[in-house]
Amino acid sequence: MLHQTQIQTRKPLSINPTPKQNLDSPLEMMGSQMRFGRNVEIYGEGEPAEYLYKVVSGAVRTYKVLADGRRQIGAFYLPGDIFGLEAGDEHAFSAETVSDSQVLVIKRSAVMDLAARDSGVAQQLWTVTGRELQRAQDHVMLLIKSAQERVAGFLVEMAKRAPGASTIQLAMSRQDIADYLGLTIETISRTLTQFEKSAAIALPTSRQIEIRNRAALARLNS
Amino acid sequence: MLHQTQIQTRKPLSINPTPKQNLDSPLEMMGSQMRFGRNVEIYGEGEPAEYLYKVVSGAVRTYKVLADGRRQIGAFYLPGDIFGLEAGDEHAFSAETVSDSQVLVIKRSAVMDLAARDSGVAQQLWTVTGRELQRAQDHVMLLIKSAQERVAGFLVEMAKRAPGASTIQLAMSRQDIADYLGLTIETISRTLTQFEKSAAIALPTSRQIEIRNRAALARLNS
DNA sequence: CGACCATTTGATATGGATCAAGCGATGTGG
DNA sequence: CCACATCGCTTGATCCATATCAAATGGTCG
Repeated sequence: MLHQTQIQTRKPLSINPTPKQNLDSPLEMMGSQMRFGRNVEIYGEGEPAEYLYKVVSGAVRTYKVLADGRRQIGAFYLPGDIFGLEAGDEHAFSAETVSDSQVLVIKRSAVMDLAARDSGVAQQLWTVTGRELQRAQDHVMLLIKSAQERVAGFLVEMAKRAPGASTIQLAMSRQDIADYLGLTIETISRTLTQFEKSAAIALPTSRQIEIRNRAALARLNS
Repeated sequence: MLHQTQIQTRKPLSINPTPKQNLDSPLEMMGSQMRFGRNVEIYGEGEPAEYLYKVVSGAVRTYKVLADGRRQIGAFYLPGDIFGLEAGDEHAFSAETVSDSQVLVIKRSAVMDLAARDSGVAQQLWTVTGRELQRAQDHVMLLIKSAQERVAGFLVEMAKRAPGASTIQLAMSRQDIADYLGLTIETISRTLTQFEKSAAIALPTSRQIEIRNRAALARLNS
């Protein structure tokens, strides 16, 4: 289920001169860059974690599907983010692109070998997993809140991760957001229009969200 | 609306230099054992993570309290479990005992020094964080489910962690379970009696739960 | 232009929260 | 040793946030 999948070459990439996670330098050297189309699987849950990945452009989601078909999205990964790094040797989630994406693919065994010799690299691996843990813990804290609070929390999170821009560009659909927040698309939509009516945000298009009153959103983020 | 969680200052009942314990790691050698009473804080959220801990006996919960007083329990730690190990240098949650407990307290700096020299130790640290990550991810998967599924999932989890015994001994109150599952005590109680009526479990006492029909519970765990 | 898909909006249903009361076990002071 | 208070838990009645079902709108691409 690996990367035989990449499709067309689309726009010439302007490589994001991504601010680093120190793991960068060694990793950049060990990986090769691949291009994936939209909604393309990168790996599946339970597969051996032979590679780890870094988003260069686009966006990636990880998810699980329950027996009855409900899908839970574990995280969204944006340019600069590392995903697919497992402490065990199987992928805990499936991963697929949200939009056309370029991804740096790095052989896990190479990184592990390096880490065994270089305690600095080992510590960086640990740090990446630690960040992932924090993300999951924050996710737990989101999921116990009301719909308003979840959506507000999501917006604040996305705003934080998007570089300075006052308008958030959403790579993902309402369904993706719903599956991340444990809500339905209808609730996402209604909550956003409610925020718009209360002037906390503006919605130039359905995928662009301008934060007008961050304090109001943060206040919901109790 | 909340549990009036009594905040107490740390009051270790005794401190002993650690004599014994298994080959689990050199960690056992570096710690000292402490005894805590019930509902006693071990560390607070945001405090520098100077120590990490291993439960010897009893039970520990980690949690956060939101601005409005809602408490979310991040995890329960039972004998053998390590907690308080952070990849960063602050505790992300607060920790307190659920019941009288003995805890092995290990100086973080000592472990870190060792890890810097011994890649095996470094990998163990990483593995512990990886397990914690998995636990948090499982928690996320629980929180999107129905009340029945959450309670069933909790019971199955506790059954798995408790050594062989057919009857689960719960260290924690209904309020603790509720705050772990993002439900109310009333819902926990009602759901348990419902399971009892449907013969999936028996409730000899409120803190003892016998699993009668694991398949029925697992089925809910869709 | 027309078909398709994502999103919004509306009407109704429902699972779990909330409010409230009762009950059993445990502990305390008289 | 009992009477009473307290605490944790259960049970009942009602309410409300969000899901569900349904339809309209809008945007994109052939």
